[in-house]
Amino acid sequence: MAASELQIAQKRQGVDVGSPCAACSIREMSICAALDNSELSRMAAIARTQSFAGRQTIVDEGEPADSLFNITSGAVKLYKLLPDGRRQITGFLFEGDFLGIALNDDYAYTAEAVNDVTLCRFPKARFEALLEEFPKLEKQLLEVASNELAQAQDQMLLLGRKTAQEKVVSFLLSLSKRSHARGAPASPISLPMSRADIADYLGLTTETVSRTFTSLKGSDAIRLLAGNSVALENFESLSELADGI
Amino acid sequence: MAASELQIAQKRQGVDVGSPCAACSIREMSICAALDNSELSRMAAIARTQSFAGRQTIVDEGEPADSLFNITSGAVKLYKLLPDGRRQITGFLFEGDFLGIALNDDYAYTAEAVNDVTLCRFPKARFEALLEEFPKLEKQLLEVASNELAQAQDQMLLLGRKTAQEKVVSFLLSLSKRSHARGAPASPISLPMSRADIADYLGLTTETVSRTFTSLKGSDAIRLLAGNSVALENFESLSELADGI
DNA sequence: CGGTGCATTGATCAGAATCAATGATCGTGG
DNA sequence: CCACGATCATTGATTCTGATCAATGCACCG
Repeated sequence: MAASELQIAQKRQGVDVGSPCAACSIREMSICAALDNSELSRMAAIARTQSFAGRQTIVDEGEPADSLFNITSGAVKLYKLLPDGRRQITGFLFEGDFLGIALNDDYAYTAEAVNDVTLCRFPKARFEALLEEFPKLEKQLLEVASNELAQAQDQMLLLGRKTAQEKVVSFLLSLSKRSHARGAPASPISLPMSRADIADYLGLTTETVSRTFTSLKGSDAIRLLAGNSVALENFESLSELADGI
Repeated sequence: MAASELQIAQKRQGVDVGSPCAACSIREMSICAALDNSELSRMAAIARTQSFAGRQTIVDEGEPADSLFNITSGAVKLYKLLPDGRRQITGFLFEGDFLGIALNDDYAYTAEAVNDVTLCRFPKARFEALLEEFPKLEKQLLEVASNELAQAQDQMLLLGRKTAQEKVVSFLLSLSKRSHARGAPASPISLPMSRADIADYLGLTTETVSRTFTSLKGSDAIRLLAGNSVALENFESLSELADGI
């Protein structure tokens, strides 16, 4: 294998960094929370920890779905493409989030690391065997799927019926909520993704996202901080902005 | 209870028409396909058949989710509202489709009959008890949830990145595909829903939907038939139109 | 210090929304 | 049986939000 091919293979596969599961920092906020210690060790046995640098592809739309993942740190974007390159980001994943619910034969989307990512990879076949063994896990997965569906419906409402400002504010509030749920502050929140990513998530252009940030800044609804952070100033009024009240 | 109140209650609840399950025409294309005869009779024991006239509400967004449903005939629309009345239809259900995957505490959307609908109602608690008993059923449900998620992601791509024409054509093709999967012809297909419903599903206005139909008719891509039917003329070229090729 | 990539700002354009009117279909009651 | 009203679909004229095209600003890194 030539050096460049090796590089490409590494880029695709990420770097294997072992398989510890005992001291996992996100255990309690992931699907693993459903498992007791002995069950967890069974999970650990099939898991493999990997890390990806920003912009590396984790899975490709259309490829056979042979693995499932738990994000342990960093941010991941999921997207679908149209033939001419138009892109729709269908979701962002952060630590504790599960990737690969859509257990269809092929991945329905591409998953790409936004920044440096570590994750836990489970081979699909062995994961499904564990599902048979641990009904609790299957129940948990159904719960996750159910939540993702509800989230997807919210996103449809956003994409189909909200204005640019409502979209951006809704996005910030949802990130804030998820940040809070992970034990991080609800404000300020970090925005590891680019303006282009935000645009492709909200069905806008980068220019419109940027202008909307500027306008929100002007009305003191948010403050842009160093290090891609945003402070949300008043949750109540932001919530009203998000729904067009 | 006053007469009007009774009417309202009936409007909400639909008409109870018994609970047969043996001769169910959609058994093979619903979640019930996962069950053998004895299991099916357990399902039948908790099921209750109801019928709804068009425009009747089946479940209300925000209400406690105490039932799950299988549509046995007719069409149902699911939608979410913004405070000012903007509406996003998140999906249409037809015979064989399952309603209520989002097993969260409250319904995430309103479900309303498009035309006359009959369905099978399962009380949530008893349904969940059956899930414990029949892992096959839970597996099937996870499968359905997985498919719905994939569909939701396609819809996000549509809402966020497709043009009006691409949206309408994608919609027609997806109805055609589902019609075919139910054993009905792929063309012509029936459109039981109004232009306003289609618009609220595609993130457009009724006017734009109507103009797009007219334009597609003009380019001989479709034909509008009597009885709210549409003939799709050339699947290959329509598929290209749907993705902007 | 210069270059590269990303964000912001500005000017103009276009696709779909909005506003408005007409047409078709259907159910109802005279 | 037909006329009427109601509802929905279509068509037209105009507006507007967000896209596109274009330039500048900013930060990070070699």
